Amino acid sequence: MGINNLFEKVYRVVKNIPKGKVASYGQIAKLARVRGLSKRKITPRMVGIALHKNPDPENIPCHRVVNKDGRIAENYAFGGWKKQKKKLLVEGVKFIDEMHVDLEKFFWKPRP
DNA sequence: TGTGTGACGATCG
DNA sequence: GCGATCGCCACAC
Repeated sequence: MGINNLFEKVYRVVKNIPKGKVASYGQIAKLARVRGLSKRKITPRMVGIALHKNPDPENIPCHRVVNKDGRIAENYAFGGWKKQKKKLLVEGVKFIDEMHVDLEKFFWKPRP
């Protein structure tokens, strides 16, 4: 675990996503930016990369992160998109089609 | 050391 | 409306 690692900030935010909710890459990027107060910018792209290299899937629920349209990740690093979908379904997250979660109902709205 | 390549997203022509 | 392009940074080569 690094100290100044941008990835760490991402992981910290992702850990806060409650069970049964999903967040977007862009949303995580913003939250990590505020929390980090870093001069470096965390972009949604960075978030995706960070989660792809998730060192601790047990404690970092990266399956709860989808893109802005609610689409799950084709290249989900721990078994592919079907695995990600399964994990979400088990938590009660509903899908509107094969690869899109119902953002209307399950999008995480963090408290201010 | 330089270059290419990413679980993305906003913008531009 | 869609593809190209860019921003951003870590990492493999």
